Amino acid sequence: MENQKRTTIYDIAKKLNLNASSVSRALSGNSNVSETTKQLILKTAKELNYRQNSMASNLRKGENQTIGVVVPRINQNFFSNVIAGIEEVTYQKGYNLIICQSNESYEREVKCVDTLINQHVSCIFLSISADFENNDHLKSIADHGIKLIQFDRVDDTMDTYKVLTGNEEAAFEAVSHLIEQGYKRIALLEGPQNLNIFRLRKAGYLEALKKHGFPIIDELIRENAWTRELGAKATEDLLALPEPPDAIFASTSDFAALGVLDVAQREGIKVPQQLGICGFSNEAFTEITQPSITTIDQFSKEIGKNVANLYFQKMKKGVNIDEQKVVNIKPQLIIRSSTLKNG
Amino acid sequence: MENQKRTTIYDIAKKLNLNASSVSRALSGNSNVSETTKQLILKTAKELNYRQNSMASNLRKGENQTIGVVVPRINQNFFSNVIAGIEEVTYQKGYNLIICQSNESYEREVKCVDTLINQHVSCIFLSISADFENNDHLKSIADHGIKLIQFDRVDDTMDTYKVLTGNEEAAFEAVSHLIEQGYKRIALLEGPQNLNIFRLRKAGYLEALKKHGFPIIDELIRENAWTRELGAKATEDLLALPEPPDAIFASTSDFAALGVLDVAQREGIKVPQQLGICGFSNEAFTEITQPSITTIDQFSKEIGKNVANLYFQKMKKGVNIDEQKVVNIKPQLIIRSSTLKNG
DNA sequence: TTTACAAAAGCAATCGATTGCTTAAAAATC
DNA sequence: GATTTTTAAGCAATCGATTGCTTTTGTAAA
Repeated sequence: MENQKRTTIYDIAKKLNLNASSVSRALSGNSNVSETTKQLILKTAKELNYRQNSMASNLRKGENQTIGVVVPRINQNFFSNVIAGIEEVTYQKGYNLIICQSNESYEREVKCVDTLINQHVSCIFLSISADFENNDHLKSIADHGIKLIQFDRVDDTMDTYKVLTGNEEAAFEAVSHLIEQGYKRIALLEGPQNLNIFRLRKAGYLEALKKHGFPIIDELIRENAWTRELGAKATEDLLALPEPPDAIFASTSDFAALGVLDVAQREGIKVPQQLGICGFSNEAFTEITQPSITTIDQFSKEIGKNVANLYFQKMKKGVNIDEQKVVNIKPQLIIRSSTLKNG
Repeated sequence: MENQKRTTIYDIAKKLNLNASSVSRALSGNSNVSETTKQLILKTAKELNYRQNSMASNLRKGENQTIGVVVPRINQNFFSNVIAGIEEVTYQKGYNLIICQSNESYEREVKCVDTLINQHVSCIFLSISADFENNDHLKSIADHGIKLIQFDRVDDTMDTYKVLTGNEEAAFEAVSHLIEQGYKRIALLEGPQNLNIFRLRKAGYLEALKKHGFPIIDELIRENAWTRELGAKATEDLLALPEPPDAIFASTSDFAALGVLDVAQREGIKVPQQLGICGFSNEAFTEITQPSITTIDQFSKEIGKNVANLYFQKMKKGVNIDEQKVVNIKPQLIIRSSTLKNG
């Protein structure tokens, strides 16, 4: 049962004393086949348990109904939601998804892209890894006639379709909210600056301070604090300052914000009265903590759907010219207890 | 730049005045090619930006270094971790992953399997959907010479390789722990009984009660409570009983346990003093809630790795006979505040 | 120098489906 | 009834890489 050969259109043809081309036409719903033989072929195909060999079909047709996705980590909430969104659309279109994770490693990202090129995928949806070095691999995608859509973490210097969230605006809004609540010394936990998203979030932070006439205090800006542990560590340092902050915007992630909360609770600092906390991403747990954490929802699943739709509705049809190449998914500030100093 | 044809081995052959077969042999590291021409071919391949066409290669070789994965939902913590584990192993082996989600729909599950069969994948890793109806589609996988490994949610009646967590033992352990803590009336939130995992968890619950001489009280067993909302609803009903439970084992998920906690807090019931709560899955948030929730860690990423390793180390090599076909990943009870009545 | 043998390269079929083109058969028109 | 048109089916090349087999070339042994 294991090693039997799969039935091909030739098997069907032979059984019915027909030519393979007629079988192919019948199965693909093509015309040029009489209704009776068509039904006969369909019936026989079912009997013989026929399944089309996509490899042969794709090879001949020169197209591959497959899309490659490269993300830093599959099992990170944001990305798994994006993928779910992508899948929802591609499934409908009868496309397959090949998923790769770069594990935040540039080297692996390059290898993933290589594999996808070999696979002849129609398009690659990609979000760059944290130790992004250069875009040679991205350029080579186009060289092989494969389309590319970048999302979330993108290389700005490349002129590709992109799906983004308004990182800068969101950060601006979050910090403005903190200021409105009366916080005076607002610290920033920032991520690797080679990633556009973190650069933009920092820009939003600086802008908000500027707009409200707040000074920029370098010692309140902490680098690479994007896990719970690193967020906690940074918070300890910040709170040990002669003039500690009275609010912390963990622009890197909600996990960092959670680290902030950990330290605050450990040191008996009242949130939001003595310390305001704002995260980023609207992870499920932010709603559950005591106090619940103010954060920014990025509509990750929506991002995925948009990426996929961009491919099917625009790129695939070749509507390239005059097109807006960047889609922005507007994020939303979710205000919760951790920043409600004024109640 | 977009529509140029990709270079093939024929292009390389033509440029070097060689035959395509030599090029093929050189590129695959085959012997029967002199070292000099081999180097020449490799150099030219690089110059012409050659990439192997996997479709053609796979078609000819009759094998496809691709594995299909079908899960109910990609963006569910447990499954995204399993996938991450799978990917870690398959990536190393140079295999690709095609990922599909059934969205808990039997119909979609069937379609996913169909697609993967058409794609000629080498193996399918599958966890069945909640409204599983029958295993015709699973049987047809073998009919097409494709291997199958079931994990977590499996169809017991099929003799396939399986990777499981000790659901029954875990549930038994959890309920025993509740009993040891002095809880007397332990309720169960159970999931759809057409899924093996929920049947087993219920069995573990019943066993533990039996072993400790506790009566089985039907009104304490609630069906289909596997979301936060449904968990909350069930809890309201349970607490409204003349003799309400003093502990609830949310065997379905931590989300259900969270629903229980919601209601307890709303109604001013003290956890763990008046009500013990135990969840299932060790979702990140269970550690964060106040009080933190006792739960069961399933080592989901480990499950993924085991599934993939099972394929590469056993199935692929055809070590079928005398082999243990079931791998059990032992889960671990994580005891936290929500059940520590005795401190 | 001739023969024997190994190494290197070429030839051609193959994997399975698709498709432009040709031929055969059936239906419609005059 | 003859001719044109439509419809149905067959033929054969093609997609790109692989591989068993044959031929050619090069080298070693006789």
